[in-house]
Amino acid sequence: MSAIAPRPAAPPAADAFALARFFRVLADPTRLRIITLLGDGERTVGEIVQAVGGLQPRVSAHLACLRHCGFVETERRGREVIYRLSVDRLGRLLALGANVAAPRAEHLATCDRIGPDWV
Amino acid sequence: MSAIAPRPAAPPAADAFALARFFRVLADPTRLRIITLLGDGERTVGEIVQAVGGLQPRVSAHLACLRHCGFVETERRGREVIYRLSVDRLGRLLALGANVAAPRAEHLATCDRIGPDWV
DNA sequence: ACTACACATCCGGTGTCCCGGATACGTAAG
DNA sequence: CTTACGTATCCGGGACACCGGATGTGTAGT
Repeated sequence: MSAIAPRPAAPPAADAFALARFFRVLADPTRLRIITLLGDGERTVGEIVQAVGGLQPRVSAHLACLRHCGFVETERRGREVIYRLSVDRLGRLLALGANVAAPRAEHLATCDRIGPDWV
Repeated sequence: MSAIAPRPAAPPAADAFALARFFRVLADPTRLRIITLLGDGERTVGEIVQAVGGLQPRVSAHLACLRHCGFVETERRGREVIYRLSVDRLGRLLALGANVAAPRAEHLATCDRIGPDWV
């Protein structure tokens, strides 16, 4: 078997799809705020709902999404459920992303459309 | 001026929105492949089209999106246009993302739906 | 057993984004 | 000036994901 290809000049399609899915999970303000909040320590659902300021069912659905994708893990404690980050590198990734996005934050915030046909 | 806030426990809404936009740009397989390809060196539009394998107008629109968001920069050379990355940290970010997403790649690839209501 | 609380799931509606195809712009060659 | 080539923009169409509101599940108190 050949070793790892030294120059991935040909972009792999399947890997790009999975990685796009990964970034898609991060491409939501509510989920980003949840991740940032959990980066500060574990919280209950009620605290998360109060922190992000949305409706409880919607926040719960976002939490289920994050849990399903393996970003967070849960622990039932009485009648409350504790959420905590299951990936420590996530904080590093968000910080790096914020650092890279910082010079373009103003432009990105005013950009209503993202896709190829935003004009 | 006060120093940087030590603990951003309260998640900022506007910043989360901009950062979500930033990750949204990365949440597309075609754009990811373009960025990966450009990470290997500058290319013309024709080469990018041939590498990612899509139709030319669509690839060109994705390139315009990346250019509009400040990820890449262009240089006209004769009747060809050269695209190159304008952010060097982007490669580092993609590598870190791929590293974090690697253990969940199989799961993310089979996950058709991303959002809160994927069930 | 019944009420109260915390959390999760289901439902219809709507906006945004991606796509394929056709067309317009700009530059170089004949 | 006309042709050929490379690149960018325009036009519906369709799918995915976010939302608000209502309902279901499970646990702790009385």
